[in-house]
Order: sequence, then structure tokens, then C-alpha cells
Amino acid sequence: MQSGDEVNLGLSTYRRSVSEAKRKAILKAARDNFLGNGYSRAAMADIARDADVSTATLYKHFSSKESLFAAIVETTYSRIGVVLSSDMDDLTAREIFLALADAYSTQQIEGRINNLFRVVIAEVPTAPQLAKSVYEDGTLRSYAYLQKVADALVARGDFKPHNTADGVRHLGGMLKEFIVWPALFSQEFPKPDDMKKNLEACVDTYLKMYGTGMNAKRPERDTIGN
Amino acid sequence: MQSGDEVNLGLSTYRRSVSEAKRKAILKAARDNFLGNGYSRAAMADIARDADVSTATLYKHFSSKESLFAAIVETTYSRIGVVLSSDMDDLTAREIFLALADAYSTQQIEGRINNLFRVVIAEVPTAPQLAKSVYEDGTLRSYAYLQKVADALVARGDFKPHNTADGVRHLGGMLKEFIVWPALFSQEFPKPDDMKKNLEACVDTYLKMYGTGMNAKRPERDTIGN
Amino acid sequence: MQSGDEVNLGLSTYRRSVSEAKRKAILKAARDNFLGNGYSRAAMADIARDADVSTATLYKHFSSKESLFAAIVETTYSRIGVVLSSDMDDLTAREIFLALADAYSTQQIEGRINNLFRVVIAEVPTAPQLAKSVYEDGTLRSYAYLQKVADALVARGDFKPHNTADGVRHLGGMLKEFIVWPALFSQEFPKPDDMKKNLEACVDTYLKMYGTGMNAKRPERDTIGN
Amino acid sequence: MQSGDEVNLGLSTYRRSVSEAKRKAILKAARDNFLGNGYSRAAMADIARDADVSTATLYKHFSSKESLFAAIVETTYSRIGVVLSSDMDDLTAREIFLALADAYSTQQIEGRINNLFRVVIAEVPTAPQLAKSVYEDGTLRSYAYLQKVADALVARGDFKPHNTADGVRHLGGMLKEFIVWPALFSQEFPKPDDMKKNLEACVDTYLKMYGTGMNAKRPERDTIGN
DNA sequence: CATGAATGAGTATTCATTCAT
DNA sequence: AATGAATGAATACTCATTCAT
Repeated sequence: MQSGDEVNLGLSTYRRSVSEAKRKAILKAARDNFLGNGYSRAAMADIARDADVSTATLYKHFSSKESLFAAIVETTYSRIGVVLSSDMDDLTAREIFLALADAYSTQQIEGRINNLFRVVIAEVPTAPQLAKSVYEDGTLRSYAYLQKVADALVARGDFKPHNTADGVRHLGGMLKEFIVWPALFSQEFPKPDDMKKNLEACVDTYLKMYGTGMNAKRPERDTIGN
Repeated sequence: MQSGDEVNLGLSTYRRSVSEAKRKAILKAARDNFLGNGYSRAAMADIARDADVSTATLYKHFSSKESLFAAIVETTYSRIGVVLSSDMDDLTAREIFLALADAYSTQQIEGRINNLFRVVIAEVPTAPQLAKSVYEDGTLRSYAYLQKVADALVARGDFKPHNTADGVRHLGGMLKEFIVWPALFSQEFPKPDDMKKNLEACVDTYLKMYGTGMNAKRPERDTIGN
Repeated sequence: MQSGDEVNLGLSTYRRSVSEAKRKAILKAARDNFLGNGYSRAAMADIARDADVSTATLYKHFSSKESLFAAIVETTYSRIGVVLSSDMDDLTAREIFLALADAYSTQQIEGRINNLFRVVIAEVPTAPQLAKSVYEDGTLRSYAYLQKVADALVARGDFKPHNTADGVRHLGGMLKEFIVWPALFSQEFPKPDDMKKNLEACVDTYLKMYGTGMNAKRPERDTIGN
Repeated sequence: MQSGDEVNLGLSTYRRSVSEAKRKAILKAARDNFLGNGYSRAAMADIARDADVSTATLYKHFSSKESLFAAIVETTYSRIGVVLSSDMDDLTAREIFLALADAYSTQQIEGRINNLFRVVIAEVPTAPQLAKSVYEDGTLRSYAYLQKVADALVARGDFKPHNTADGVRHLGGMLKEFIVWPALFSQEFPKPDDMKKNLEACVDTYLKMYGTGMNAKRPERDTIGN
């Protein structure tokens, strides 16, 4: 009160940073609880305890359990984006899609997006809008990106002209079969040892369908072809 | 004595039929509640009310919420089996897989298996064994069946020899992309108008990859006739 | 209907005996359940099942759980009476009281009266009248009997004249200390090995107090005295 | 900062005192309910209402009905200890045991230990360990204390040498006969008018048995004065 | 007369959210 | 601004008792 602006500024900055730290702690604790126990069994009191704040503080930051969960989903998705390899000009189509598939599997499994999916799916009856936005911002946006890549490869001559929108969904479906689907039905799903082989098989199927052939696979690996 | 027996028989028959009717009413009400609200939010009292029985009667039939849900899952799955076309000898590979894809989509959407999946997935943290068995009895068994079909088509010459286990998973992944995936993220998912087209595209991709070509797509029925 | 009186008589006799048998089965099952689990946890359905009758039949015989329990208590007490040795003229005072103490301990422990006491005591808040009658018909009547015995022994010269009413309560109190008290606080209380010794000590204390000395203990055992 | 601490200190002190007050109110309400209705019929909701708190608050303080009851038992027993007269050197053996008997009767009746016994006994089938500990910590510990007193009196010459362990159990049995036994069988058992006389009779019987005679009953204080 | 299915009132316990300090 | 104690509504499950057949 009596102190000057600077002090107030410093104080308010300090307060904001403390508040920001608490917010992050809350989000982390909430994420762990939601992804670990599911929405219903994640208790606000537990989240507050894990975040080392009082329940009242928790509610200062997030006005309800639902909004807290929405924030978790949002921050997760903002972190994600569609993961792309930097400059695809130097890469073959196969390399590009293998890189994308690998990044996708890492994100889903190690980034615990599969777990997030599970919780979001579970809450469809109570938070349909949230699920819808996850589907649209997640699945559909990824496909939009993949489609751009496919279009570029068509332009580059690596792919035959085709309905790229459908094509990338086929690829996506095949990948999910190995990356997402089993993970939805089990609490823990570490990346299995044969994941790489399976992803390659998916990508190769995709390339076989739409690739122009010669450079769909790495030239130097020709001997493997057959 | 004899009349007593008859009366008792009549009584016991009557009772059994009443009881059976109530059991069915309970199962229906439970199915609606579970699939509509999810496991946690489905209240036993509501289920009893919807089935027009008391909670005690409900518990006479199913000793716990968990066992009631398990019964729902079981009856759903027992109704399923893997849907197969009766005699595949008269059909082309394309016709066979289109029929299977169509049956699958009907089952998942109209049989509300998609909704069931959602609830089972939601309960993975609390009932991991149930989810595991659904995945194994459902998904994996379906694939085993599909693989047999694919193997038969290889033998028939419609398919090139290939790793049929992987192949059917690719097909399954693509189909789920259109049939299951969007349904998991929304409460209601009626079969969309363009479903047929999408399923055809999936099957054609599959055939393009593994089919022998000439009769994979537009076969002359006569030539196949064993 | 058409049959003669004799047949009806036979039938009705038959029915009555069947009914009586069921009644006994119910009482036995009820006794086991009540003494084993306590009043609250003894379920009417379980009792019916154990007695091999329907719940409706159970209620035909006993209109409520409470009245069933009262019947248990009543039949138990009617069976009991105060157990006395046949002709006490040939016995010393010590022998008489040792016999009574022994019969009492057998009755309480093997006749499961201790368990019955526990349940009756537990139900004092809900069935105070029952507990009162158990106390009066049980404890007090026993004392009345003991007092008569003591009076006879006073008349016989084995006991000094004294307040026999108080005296027998002292004896009773001491005996309960070993026979009843520990049994109330534990589910199972088999007669311990040193019971006889303890009962003798109680009786001897009693005799020391009121006996005339010479024939209070067996003459031939004099050497033990002191 | 300092003012913050003070405020916090004040706040936490305030909270602790409020919480402590509620805890006491809960314990009192619980005690009344348990002792009045027995364990099964005492409802947590009623206890909460009587204590003027919500059921949730009740559960914050005591995590289950069982633990609440255990707390009642424990606080009751911690209050008890074995009530001893301060300095027994100035008292005759008779005075000592009369004082102990009187304290015991007051404790059992006015301290409602008799009621507690009833509830504990009722719960033997469901909480055998609790009953066991009550018996051991209560009854047996009391006897251990009494035995020490008796041993001291033997040493002082007021008592003949004897098996003091058995002796005090005889005394205890007689006292319970008048103090505890009738109370177990009735909801309310106020100390009867003739209690003093009865206790004296018990103690006198005990002294007659084990006392050295002359000063057991009517001592000359001077001679005893160590 | 016997049955056993059905009842509904009752109970312990949990949890998102609020409020006095 | 932060606390944590308090709330009250909700929920799975039980059991003495009744009733249609």
C-alpha cells in the first residue's frame, strides 16, 4: 500500500509467477490423476493434495472439475500439433511417412495421448462437445496435414494422383490398429518391440497402393523389394 | 398329488416366465443406462426404475453392478459371433469382404457395439480384465476369422500368398477408421450416407494390395465356380 | 373331501406332524443363526434356507424375527430349569455344590446358554422385556433353587444359619467369574482344563464362609485341609 | 509476513479449537447413540445430526463406524484406569476394599461402563478382537491391580498368605454379581439403594476367607500405622 | 397350505463444491 | 489471496416382510 510502484510491480510479478507455478502444478497433478484413474475416480481433493495447494486454490484456478479436465485436454492438444519432419525435400516418400508414423506412435504412447483419448471417450456422455473438439482438432487436423504431405508427393511425382483425403485415412486407420487400438483397451501399453515392423508394413501397404513405385522405397534397398 | 404337481409345475413355469421377463427388462434397462450414461453415472436405482422392478429384485438377478455390466457385455458378445456370409463359394473376394464389412458396420453401429466399446474403454482403470477380454474375444477373434477367409482365398487363387494375419489387421484398421473411430467420440453415430463408398474404398485398397488382380475386382462368376 | 373322517384325521395328523417337524427345524436353524451371528446379522432368509422351508412358511410359524427369537429364548429356558442332583441326602454339602456347579458350567458352555446370554444382552435396547424375563426366569429362579438347597443344609446342620439369599448370590457370582464372564467376551469359549479346580475353589470359599466345618469337606480328604 | 504468520497462527488455532469441539461433540453423540441403541442400530446419520455436523464432517474425524466405536471404547477406557485410593497405609483392609468396590460400582454404573460392556458383548461376533481387548485391558488389568493390593495386605499381615490371584477373582465375581450382572440385562440400571450393603457383604465374605481375623473387620488404626 | 419372487425403507460411505477466517 | 473444514446430495447394497399363484 505505502510502497512505490516498483515494489508493487515486483510484488505483483512475484504473485503472478507464484500463481502461474501453482497453476502448472495443478495441471500436472490433474493430468496424472485423470489419465491414471479416469475422470470419475480422479478426486479433486487428491489433485489438490498432489499439487500441494488447497482445494479452494484449486477452485480459484479452475471453476469446476469439468473445466479443469477441459484445460488438461486443451493444453495437451496445444502441445501436440501434428509432428512433422523438418524438410521433406531430401527424403523419400517412404522415409517421410515412416518418420511421421514413428512420431505419431511416440506421441500417442509416450505422450500418453492414448490415455487421454480413453478418458475423453469415457466422458462423451457428460462432455460431448469436448470429445467432438478432440476428434476434430486431433484426428481431423492430423489428416489435413497428412493430406498436404500426400498432395506434395503427388506433385513431386512420388505418388500417383488419387483421392489423397481417403488415402491418408486408410493409412491412419492402419496405424491406429497397432498404435492406438490396443492401448485403449489396456491401462498400460508400452510400445511393443515389433512396433517398427508393423508401422513399416502399414506404410508399405499405403505406398504400394498409391506410390509410383520406383522411388517409393529407398533405391539402395532394392534387394529387399521382391 | 398329481393336481398338486400340475399346479406346482404351472406355478413354477409361471414364475420362471415372469422372472425371465423381468430379467430381460432389467438387461434392457441396464443396457440403455450403461450405454447412455457410462458405467459410473448409471445408477442401479435408475436401472431398476426403468425396468419396473425394485432395487432388491434387481439384486436378486444380478448380485452387483459389476456383474450386471459384465452380463450386458457377455450377452452382447454372445449375440455377435463373427458374422459370416453363409456360403462363400459363390462369391468373389470383393463380394465376400464387402459383405463382411457391411455386416461389421451394422453390428457396430446398430448393435451399439460402438457404445459398448466406449463404456468398456472408460472402465479400463477399474475393470482392466473386462476390457482385455472384450478386446480378445471381440477384436482378436474377428481377426482370426477374417484370416481364415483370407487363407481360403489364397488357396482359391484370388489372393497372392502373403502374411494374412497382418493383412486382415490392415483391412480391420481401415474399416474401424470409418466405422468405429468417429463413433467413439460422439454419443450418437448413425451410419453416414457415404459409409458404403468408404467401405468399398477400404476393401478395394485391401484387394489391390493382396488380390491377384483380374478377378479381385470384377470377377466372372463362372470361372470361379470351383 | 370325499374321504371319511378317519382319512381326514390321518391327514390332519400327518399335516400336524409335518408342521411340527418344520417348526422344530426352524427353531434349530434359528438358534444356530442367532447364537452364531448375533441377532442383527442373523437373516430370516438364511434361517429359512437352513431349515429347508420357504420364508413364507417361516412367517407362518413365527410372525416376526423378534417373536422367533423370543421363541428360541423360551424353548431354551423351558429346557433348562435349574439342574439339580437327584437325591441330596447321601451327599455332603461339598459334593452337592460341586455337582451343581458342574451342571451349571456344562449347561452354560455346552448348552450354549452363554451365547444365548450374549444375544439377549445385545438386544436389551430393542427387547428389554425379553432380557428382563431371561434375568428373572434364569438368574433369579436359579438362585431361588440354590437358596432352598442352602436352607436344607442349614437344617441338616451342614451350614451355619445365615442369610442364604445373599450367600448363594456370592457363590453364583464367583462361579460366573469363571463360567460366564470370559464366555461373554469371546465367540468361542470351550470349557478350559482348569475349570474343575476353579469351581472347587469357589465352592470351598463358599463352604469356608458358611459351612460348619467338619463335614463341609469330605472327611476322608482331611489331609488336604489347611 | 509476521502479521501473516500471526493471522495464520490465529487461524490455525481457531480451526483446531473448532475442530476439537466438533470432535468432542461427535464423540458424545456417538457415545449416546452406541450405548443407547447398540452398535448396529446406531446410525451414522443420527450421530452426525446429534453432534450437529454433517455426515461428511463425521467421516473426516472418524474414517468408519467401526473406528468411531473403537474411539469410544478407547476414550472410555483411558478415562478409567484402575481407580485406587490414594494412600492405603492409613486404611484398614476392609476400608481399602470397600473404597475400591465403591469406586468400581460408581465407575461401572455412572460411568456407563456397564452399557459399554453390553455393546461390546453384542459385537463379539463381528468384532471379536475389540471384545478381547476390552476384557483384557479392562477386567484382567483390574484384577492385576487388586492382586497387588492383596499382596501388600498379606505383607502387612492383614491377610493370611494365600493364592491372591484366585482370591481377587472371587471378590470380583461377587461384586459383578451385584454391580454388573443385573445391569447387563436392563437398559437403565441406577445404583440401587441397598448397593452399599451388598458390597459390604461381598467384601466381608472375602475378608472372612482370607483376612487374619482380628483387624480384618474392625481394626485399631493405630496398630496398623506401618 | 406352501412357495419364492418382489418389495421399499434403510445404511455406510464418497465427493464436488463452498465459506468463514 | 489462501486455507481446509464443512457440506449435502448421491449411491450401492441389504433385509424383514408380503403376496400372487
